[in-house]
Formats: sequence, structure tokens, C-alpha cells
Amino acid sequence: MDLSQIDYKLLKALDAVVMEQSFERAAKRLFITQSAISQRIKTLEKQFGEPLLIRSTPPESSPLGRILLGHYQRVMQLEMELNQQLDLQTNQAQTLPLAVNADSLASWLITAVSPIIQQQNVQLNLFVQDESTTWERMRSGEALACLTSKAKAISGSDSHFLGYMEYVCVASPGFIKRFFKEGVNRDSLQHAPAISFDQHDDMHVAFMREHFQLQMGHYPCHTIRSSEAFVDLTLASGAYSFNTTFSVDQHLQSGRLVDLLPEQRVRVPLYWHCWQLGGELMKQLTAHVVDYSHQVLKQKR
Amino acid sequence: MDLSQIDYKLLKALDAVVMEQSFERAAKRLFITQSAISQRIKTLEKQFGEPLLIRSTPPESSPLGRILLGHYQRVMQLEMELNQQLDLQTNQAQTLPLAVNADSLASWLITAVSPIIQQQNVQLNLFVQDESTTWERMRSGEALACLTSKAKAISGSDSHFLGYMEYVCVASPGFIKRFFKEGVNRDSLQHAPAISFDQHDDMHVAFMREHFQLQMGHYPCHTIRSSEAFVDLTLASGAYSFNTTFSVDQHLQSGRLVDLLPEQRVRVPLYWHCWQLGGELMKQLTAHVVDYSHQVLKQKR
DNA sequence: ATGATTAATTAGTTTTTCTAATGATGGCGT
DNA sequence: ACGCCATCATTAGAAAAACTAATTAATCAT
Repeated sequence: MDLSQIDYKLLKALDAVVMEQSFERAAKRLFITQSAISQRIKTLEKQFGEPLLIRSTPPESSPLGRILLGHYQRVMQLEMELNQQLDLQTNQAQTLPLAVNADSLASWLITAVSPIIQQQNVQLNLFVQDESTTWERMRSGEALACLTSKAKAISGSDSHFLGYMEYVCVASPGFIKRFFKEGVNRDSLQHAPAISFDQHDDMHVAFMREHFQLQMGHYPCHTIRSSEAFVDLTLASGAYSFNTTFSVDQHLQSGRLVDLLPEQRVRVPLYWHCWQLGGELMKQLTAHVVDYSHQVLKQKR
Repeated sequence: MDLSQIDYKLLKALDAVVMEQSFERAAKRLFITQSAISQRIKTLEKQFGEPLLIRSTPPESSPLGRILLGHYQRVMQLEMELNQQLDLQTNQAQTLPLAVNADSLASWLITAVSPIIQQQNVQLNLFVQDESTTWERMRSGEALACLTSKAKAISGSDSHFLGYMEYVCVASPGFIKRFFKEGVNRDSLQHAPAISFDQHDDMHVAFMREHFQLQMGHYPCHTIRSSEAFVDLTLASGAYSFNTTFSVDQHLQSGRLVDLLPEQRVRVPLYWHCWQLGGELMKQLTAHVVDYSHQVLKQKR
């Protein structure tokens, strides 16, 4: 029983592969080559004398692999607690790494957290990404809390339902005149440019598939990683797009944007997940976020 | 907040230095050079941006160092639990690394644990050393349990009082005729060869200091790392020595050995420390050891 | 002061770990 | 079946990291 024979760099590679379901993507995540991932996994398997990954597509963890990853998670949890403890010890200024989706950030989030960051001595560190990947950021321990559409709590963390973000499909009058003269239908949609937030953004994709049986690639689609620019391009008649009611309500009122499909607004649930550590500060932050979002988000499906 | 940036090899070096109270001894313990230790510590200090050791003699951990070492202990604890889990998962044959003192091993220990090792599928892995250093073996996680004279429990582990080992100062009639014709006194002790178990064995040293004001080095003393050979050399008139009542009772009865100082028997307390992990097996083992030792060891000072 | 003890530093070597390129394998569509 | 693409494995060589051995510096007791 040699202690501390475990090299956590190697376990980190295993974790990345299982999470990303691919050696190559794992490599990309860790900013190393696929070869290095392969070698790290092999080293680990040599150390334990049996396979830790089932080489299927996608790769899965073996029973032993799962045990090791469970251990890894626990150690990561300890490291997170250590980080918080060190913040408390030294800076006084606790860093709060949060993974949030762009739409929430662009609308209500700042208002919700500003009381905290004004009262307490904290440093926000926001990861802005799609609400389906924020969860992953948190699971990996990079974020202490996240905004996500997933309800499932990570073990060791709390999950709070916040409400629904409502998305409206909008376009400018000029855009409508140009592309939707005949109405919004399968034909017109194949030529009208849309906007997606990024490659993980499946709202538009899901919408097109469900309502018009259109696959991705069968319609033009921009990608813009900014909620504000999203709206700007739509206002400028460059595309139609789904936006939160927050960001387009004014424009709908003023007539600069038009609700293309009033019957088909999309509601995406939002949850706040946070690690139980982080102490008083995290509790306060969570309280503020839950409270404020209950006020501004739709509570019904 | 980069996760798993912590290299536990480095923390291990820090731990070794603090435990051994010396860079050189730490190096020896980890089987590397003093230079490597120095560099590891420096790397760690560079990573955290402040000293983790106070360079006094002996070196002490800084406040931050203590926090880090606390974290290290917790991770080591997790690794130990992992090891037990892996044993359970794969082999079925759990390894039980125990740190025990030679005298207990030579007398009652085997009898106490044999029911367990016969019933259960276990592999004993005994570290035999002085009862003052067994504790350290366990603290470091190398052993799952230990026999020691220290009462203080390691946090996360249980401590059970077992009783007192009684030591008698004995010699053969021939030896007495040669060295203690005038009785046992400061003069005669300066010429009569004694035996110590090893350099950590302070029983004889303490005895000589307390009762005869004799420093180590002012009397001849062999070193023999075997309880049985201890007795053998004494029987062969090669030395006088302290032995457990277990190992010399027969010889005292038969007259081949004589109790030199019937008034001054030494009683050393014994404790069983064990990590709370290890599950059912460890519980059973502890129950057996505690139960059996209560029968065979003196319970009173 | 002097010598002994201990840690820091340095230079050079060894070991480890990476990248880049290539090879092997398996699923998939034609 | 055949090639094609996607994916992981393997390899050689380069780069980085960690180590040893020797030296220097600092501290302490004599």
C-alpha cells in the first residue's frame, strides 16, 4: 500500500475522455494532443493492471474506471474546498467562479447578483456558455455554481428551480417582407437566414426539426456568441432569430421587431446548481438568485 | 480556479519534511536526495506564492503549509479508502497493513489475530518496529492500524486502550556472578553490557537515566532487532536486558534467568489505533485484538 | 573564530512526457 | 465488397521536468 502513488493528471485525462466521450475532444479540452491522452490512459491502465475504458464508440468507463473516477470526483471536491479556504485565509476576496448562459447574463443575472458583489468582498469569475454545457463546467469543479436547463443535481450539490426563460421567434418588418411574404413555412425557412448562439445551441435546431422537419444544414444559419449582437443583427434585417422576451419586448412594442409565431413561444427551464461548500457567501448568493429569478422568470410551463 | 493543479508528490515532500523535521531525513524517507526535497518544496512555494515552511531548526510548517497538509491528509484518507474498495472489488483478499511492535508480535499478537486470518480472506502485511514509530507509520497511511504506546488518536481514526506490557530486568546467574557480584548499582552498570531493540527504543535509556543518572554512551549496549534473540543473548550470559514477562516467565521459573530488580518492573501502555475505514473486517479485527489483549495484558498501572 | 550541521543553489544528467506523424481498426454509405 | 471517414494506438524524436552530485551559504555550538 504505497500512498500517493496516484497521479491525478492521469485521472484527469480519464475523466475528460469519459465526459467528452472521445479521446480527441478530451485532448482539446486539456490543451494537449490526442496522443498524450492515449498515453496517459495507457499509463493508468498499466498501473492498475486492467482496462479502465471500454473502447466502444463512444468510449465508456469500465467498472474499475468508474470507481477511480468516483475517487477523482471526491478529491476534486476537496480541492475546491481547499481553494475556498485559501481565499478566506489570504485574500479576504473570495472568487466566485460561476458558469452562466449568455441570455441570463444579458437579462436578469447581473441585477440578481449585484447586491451581493456590492456588499461582500468577492470577485466574480463568469464562464459564459450555452446552458447545456454550464452544468459540465460545474461538475468538473471549474465553477462553484451554474445556471443550466438540467434539473439533475450533481451529487454533493444543491439544485434549485428558477423558472422558465421564454423565447420568441422574431424578425424585422423588412426581413419579413423579403423572406416571409408568403408566411413562415417549410419553403420560406429554407432560404431565410437564422442565428444560433453556438454549436451546442439546440433550440433553433430542435424547433426546425419539430415544427418543419428541417435538418440542420438545410437552412442558412449564422452563429453569433453574443445575445446583444443576436438582437442587433435581427434588428438590422440580417436574420430572424429566437430571443428572450427580456431582450426583444421593447422592440416588439415599438414595432421594430415582429413576433413571427405568436402561438409557438419556447420555454426553457432554468436551474441553479451550487456546491454545498463555499459557506455563507454561496448561501446568500443562492438566496438572491432564487428569489430574484422567481420574480422575473415565468413559473409555469 | 484551475482544478487538479496540485501535484501531490510535492505535498508529500512537504509532509515528509514536517514529519521528519528535517530535509535530509525527509529525503531519506522518500528515497531521493536532499536536493530533490529542497526543489520540491520550492516548487510548491512558488505555486502558492508564499513560504510553506518556516526555516527554523527543526523546520516548521507555516499557517498556509498547515492548511495544505490538512488537505493532503484528507486526500490520503480518500486514497486509503479507495485501496480498500479496490481490494474488496477485485481480489476478495483484503490486505491488512499493520504496524506492530516486536514484543507484541513475539508474544500475544499472533494468537489474537489468528481467528480472523483463518476465517476471512485476508493478507497480513506487518511492519515490525518500535512502538513509538508504529504510530507514525499509521498516520502516514502506510498502515491501516497500529500498536503503539501513544494514546492520542489520529483524527479520523479510533484509539483503544489495550493494557500494559510489563518489562522485567533480567540476567542469567552466570552474568550476575560476573558483573553484579556487588549488586546492581551505578558502578556495575557502567561495565555490564545491556541490549536495546533499536535506536528508537528509549526504555532502557529512560530507565538508566531515571534510576542511575547514566547517559546513553556511558554504558555498553548491544542493539538487536529481535525479541527472541534478545532473550537468547541474555540466556547465553551475553547481556542483561528488559524483556516482557511473556518471554521470560518460563526462564524465571526455571531459574535460568533472575529478576535483577523485582521492585522496578516497567509498565508500558499499549493502544490499538485503526482507521475507521476498512469496514467490517477492521471492526472484527479490532474487536478480537481489544478482547484478547484485555485478557493477557495487565490492566493496571 | 572554527567546525559541524543543515538547507539552498547550480550544473549536468536522466527520466518523463509531450508532439507530430503514421499505422490500425471499425463502422458506414455507395 | 470496397473504399472512406472517424477514431484510437503506436512510434520516434523533441521538449520539459525531475533528479543527482557537488558546491555554497547559513546557523549554531564549541
